[in-house]
Amino acid sequence: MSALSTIRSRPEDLKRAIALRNKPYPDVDALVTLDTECRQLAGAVNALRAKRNEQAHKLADAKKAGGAVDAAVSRELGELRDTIAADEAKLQKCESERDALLLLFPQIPHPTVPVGKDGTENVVVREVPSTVRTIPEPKPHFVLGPELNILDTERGAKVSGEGFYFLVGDGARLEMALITFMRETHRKAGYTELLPPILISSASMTGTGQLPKFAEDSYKTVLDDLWLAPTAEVPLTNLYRDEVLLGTDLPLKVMAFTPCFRREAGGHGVETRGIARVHQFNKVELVNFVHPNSSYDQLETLLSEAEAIVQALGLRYRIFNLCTGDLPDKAAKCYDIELWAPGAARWLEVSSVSNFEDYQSTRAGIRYRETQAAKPEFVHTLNGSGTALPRLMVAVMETWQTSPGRIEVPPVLRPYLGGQTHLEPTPFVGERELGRGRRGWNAG
RNA sequence: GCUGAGGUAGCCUAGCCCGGGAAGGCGCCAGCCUUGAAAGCUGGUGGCGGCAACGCCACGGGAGUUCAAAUCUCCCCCUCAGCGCCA
Repeated sequence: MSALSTIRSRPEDLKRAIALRNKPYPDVDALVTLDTECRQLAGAVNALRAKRNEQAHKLADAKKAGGAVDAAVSRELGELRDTIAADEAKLQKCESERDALLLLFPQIPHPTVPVGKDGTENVVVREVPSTVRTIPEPKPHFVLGPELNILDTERGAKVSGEGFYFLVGDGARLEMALITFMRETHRKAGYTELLPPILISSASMTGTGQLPKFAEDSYKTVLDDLWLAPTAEVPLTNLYRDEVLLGTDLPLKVMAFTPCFRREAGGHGVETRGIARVHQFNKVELVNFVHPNSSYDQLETLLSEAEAIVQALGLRYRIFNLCTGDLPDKAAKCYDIELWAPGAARWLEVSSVSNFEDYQSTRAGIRYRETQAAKPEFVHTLNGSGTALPRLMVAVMETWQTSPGRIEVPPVLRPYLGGQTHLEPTPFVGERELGRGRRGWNAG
C-alpha cells in the first residue's frame, strides 16, 4: 500500500510504478473514484451529524432548564438518526472497499531500481569470488550430508513430511555455530537482540504485508487466529506497531534468530533436492526503523552487514539490484545476495535486503515524532536476512570440502565449535542402515 | 480454564452507580516575563474534512436500547490479581 495521501496527490506516479512492475494490479482510477466517493459520502454524513448534534443539544438544554422533551422534536430526531445510520452504512461500505483495494497496491519503486520485466533482468551489483581452495569436484550437500550422517532428510520426511529434515551431530553444531557467529557479528554492529514470539496474530501478519496476499504461503493454527511466522521480520517489525517512537530513537536496529515456516505450495522438483527449499528453517533477521531522510543510506549499511557474514565465511557470492519486474510488492528497493553452491553447481538466494519505505509503517501504524510538538510521521522500515541458515549451510558444506569426503570448519566458526577444524561424521543408528552397508561406530 | 478488578489522548488520572457538549495533571511546544535560564503566567498539544472560521469522529473492539451512550444491556479482545492446570 502506498499511503492514501500519495494516491490522492500523485495517482500518476502510482500508475507508472504499477506499469513498471509488469504484473496485474487493480485499476488506480477505480481506487481514486472510490476514494472520491467516500469523501463525498463522509461530507454528507458529517453535515447531517452536525444538524443532529445541534438539535440534540437544544433538547438537552431545554430539559436541563426544567422543560419536558418535545415529542415532535424527538420524533424528528429519530428520523434523522435513521437517515444518518443509512448513510453511515454506505460510507462504511465505501471505506472498507477502498481500504481493501488499497492493501493490494505495491510500493512505488525507488528511482535507482533498474527497469526490467522479470528476474532475468536483475542487475548484478558485484560478484565476489570464494577465498577457499575447494577440491576439483566437490559433492553436493545432499550427497555429502547423508554420507557423513550430519543431515537426515529421510527421517525428517517421516516425522513431518516432505520439506523437513534433521541436522545431526556436527551438522547441528555447525548450524548453531553459524547462528552464534552471526548474532555476535550483528550485535557488534549495534543490533539489539530479541527472542520474539513466532506464533503471530492476523493483525500483525497484515501489518507487515503477509496478509491478505500471501495467506496460502503461511501455516495457520486450527484453534486460534495465529499464524506461524514465515520470517522474524513479522514479529520484529510489529514490535512497535501502533506506537509513536521518539526522533532520537532512530535508527533503531533489532535482530532475532528464529525458525521460519513456509508452505512453499507448489514448489517441487530438482530445486528442492536437499535443504535449499524447505518448510521450516532457521534464520537470523535484521530489522531497522529509520528516519525517512536516511533510509537509503541505511539500506546500503544493512546490505554491508549481511554481506559481512558471507564474506567472513569465504564464500563466493553475488549481489543483485532487483529490477522493477522482480521487486516484491512491499519493497521500494531490494538487494538479493546469492551464494554459490559448488557441489550442486547452483546459485542460492540467502538474503534479501529491502527498503519498504512506509509500506509497512502505514499498515502497522509505526510512527515517530521529531520533537514532542511535531506531528507524528511514518518511519521507514528496512529488513535483511542476516542470513537464512539452510542455504548458508549448503554453501559452507559444499565450499569447504578442502579434502575429499571431508568438510573443513571455516576459521571464524572454530571458536564456536571448540576449536574443531573439521566436521566429524555421526555414527549411523538402526537396522535400516545395515542394508546400505552402513553401521554405527558402536556396532560390532 | 474459573473468579474478581480494570482498559479514557504521548503518559497518569476524573467522569460511570444516577445517560445530555470528555475535566484535570505530567511531559512537550510557543508566547509573555528575564541579561540568560528556572520559576511564574497565557495559549497550544488524537484523527478526518476544510484556505479558513468551523464541523465531524474518537473513551479497548463490535452490536443493541435511546431523541441522546465514556455512562445502561449483550458479545468479543486485552491487562492485572487470586485460584486451577502445566514445560
